[in-house]
Amino acid sequence: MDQNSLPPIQTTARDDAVLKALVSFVRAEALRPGERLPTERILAERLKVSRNTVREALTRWEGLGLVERRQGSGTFLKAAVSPDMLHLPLTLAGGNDFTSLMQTLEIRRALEAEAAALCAERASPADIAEIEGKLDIMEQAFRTLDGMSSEEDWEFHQAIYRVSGNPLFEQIIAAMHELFHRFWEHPLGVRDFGHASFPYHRTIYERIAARDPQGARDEALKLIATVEDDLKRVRPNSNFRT
Amino acid sequence: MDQNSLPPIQTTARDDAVLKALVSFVRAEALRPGERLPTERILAERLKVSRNTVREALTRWEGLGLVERRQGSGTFLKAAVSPDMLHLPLTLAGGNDFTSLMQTLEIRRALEAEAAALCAERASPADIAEIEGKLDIMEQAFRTLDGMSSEEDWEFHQAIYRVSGNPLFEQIIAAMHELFHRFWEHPLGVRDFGHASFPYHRTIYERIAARDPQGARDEALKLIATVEDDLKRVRPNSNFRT
DNA sequence: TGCAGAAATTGGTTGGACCATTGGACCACT
DNA sequence: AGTGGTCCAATGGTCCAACCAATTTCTGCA
Repeated sequence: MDQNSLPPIQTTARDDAVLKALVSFVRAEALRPGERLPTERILAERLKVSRNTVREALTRWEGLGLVERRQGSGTFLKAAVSPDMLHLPLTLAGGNDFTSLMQTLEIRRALEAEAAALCAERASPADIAEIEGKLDIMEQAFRTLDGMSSEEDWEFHQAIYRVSGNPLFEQIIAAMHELFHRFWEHPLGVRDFGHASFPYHRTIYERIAARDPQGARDEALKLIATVEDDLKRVRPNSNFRT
Repeated sequence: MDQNSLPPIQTTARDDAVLKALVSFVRAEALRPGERLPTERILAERLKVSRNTVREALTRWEGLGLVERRQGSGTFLKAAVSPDMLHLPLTLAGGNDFTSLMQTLEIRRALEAEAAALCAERASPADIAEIEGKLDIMEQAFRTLDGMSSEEDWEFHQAIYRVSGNPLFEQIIAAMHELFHRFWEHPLGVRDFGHASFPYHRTIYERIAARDPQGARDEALKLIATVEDDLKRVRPNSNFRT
C-alpha cells in the first residue's frame, strides 16, 4: 500500500476531515466493494487522529451502508464511494409497517414507470436482448419452482433500470426493494408473493422491444398495481412489530 | 439440507441495545422535536454503558438526521422518533456535472408528476387553500422581484408534497433540489433561472383544485420540461449516456 | 443596572487498556 | 488425505479517565 495516500488530518472539524480523507484514500487505492479497508489502528496512526475518531467516522459510513464491520475480521467496503456523494437519509416515521410499505410503493410506482419508459426510448438491440435473456431466466424459474423467484425477478428489473441510462433509478428502487423484502420475509414469512405480477413482466418487455415508451409505462403501472393489491390483502395481520 | 434450520445465534449487540433504549427513553419522556436530550455523560450512567458507546449510538442517529449535536450546548431532537421507524440509507453517487443534473431531473420528473396526481386525489379544501396561499405568495414575489424566487417556489412545491400524504416525496426531492441549487448557484452563478416554469405553477394548482389527477400530472411534467430546457440551454451539446 | 470575565456545562478528542470474535497455523490422530 | 483440536495473532467492540473546545450561566465590579 502506498503510504502517501493517507496524509495526516489538518485542523478542527476532525471527523468530517477524517471522512474526506477516507474518501480520497479509497479513491487513491482504487478499493472496490468487497475489499478490506486498513484496520482502525492503522488508519488512526496514518491520519494522526485517535482510534475513537476513526471509529466515529466509520460508524457514520456504516450507518450509510457504505461499509461493513466484522469483529475479528476487518472493515469491508460495501458500495462505491465518490468525493461528491449525495447522502439521503430516508426515514419512514409514524404509522405501522403497512403504511410505510404503501408509501415506498407509491415512490416505486412513479420510478418504475419512468424507468420503463426511458428504457423503451433508449434501449439498443443488445440491451433488448439482455432484458429478454433475464426474462427467460425468470420465466424458467417461475415454471420450475411454481412461483415467483425473488432473485431472478429482481435481475430482470435491474436490467431495465440499467438500460434506462440513469443509475439513480436502480439506487433508489433498490433501497425500497430491500425494505420490501425484509417485510415480506420476516414478519410474514411469505416467500412466493408476487404471483399476480408475473404476466406483466413479459408485457413490459414486449413494449420495450417495440420501443413504445407509453406502453411500457402503462404495463409497469399495472405490475405495481398487482403488488399493491397483494399488500392490501395481508394488511390485517401487519399491525405488530418485530 | 435446509439452510434455514440453523439460523445464526444471537450475539452481543451493545450499541443496538443502546439505540432501542434511547427510543424508549424519548417516548417515555415524550420528547418533541427541538427539545434537548440528556447529556452523554448522564445517558452513559443511566444506561450503564460507557460514554463511547452512547456516542456511537448518537452518531448513528445524527447520520439519520434524527438528532443534532451542538458542542457546549447539548444534543437536540430534530425529528419525531417512533419504535417502528424504518430507515433506508441512500447514497447517490452524484457529481456536479451536467449529466448528473439531468439524471436527478429524470427522477424529479417521475416523482413530481406522481406527487401532483396524488395531491389532486387527496387534497381537502383546507389543503387546497393552503396551496393557493403559497401560490399567491410565490406569484407576488415573482412580480416584485421580476423573476423566480427560489424560496417561495420551493415552499409551493413542498406544500404539494405534504398534501400528497407521502413524506418520502419531500425527502427524496429535497435531496435532488439541494443538489440542483448548488449547481445553479456555484458553478453558474445564475439566480433567476426557472423563468419559463412560472406559469405552470398556477396551472398545476388549478388542476389540483379541480381534483384532476391526470391533469395535475401533465402540468407537472410540463413544468419539469421547462427546467430541462433551461438546463440544456446552458449546455447545448452534451451527450447523455455516460 | 450593565456587562466583561470567570466558572460550569457539554459535546469532541485523545490514549491506553482489555474483551470477544475471527481466521490461520500447527499438530495429533485416524 | 482428512478430521478435529489447540493455540495465537489480528481486529473490531467496549471501557475508562483525562483533557480540549464551544457554549451557556453565573459573578462581581463599575
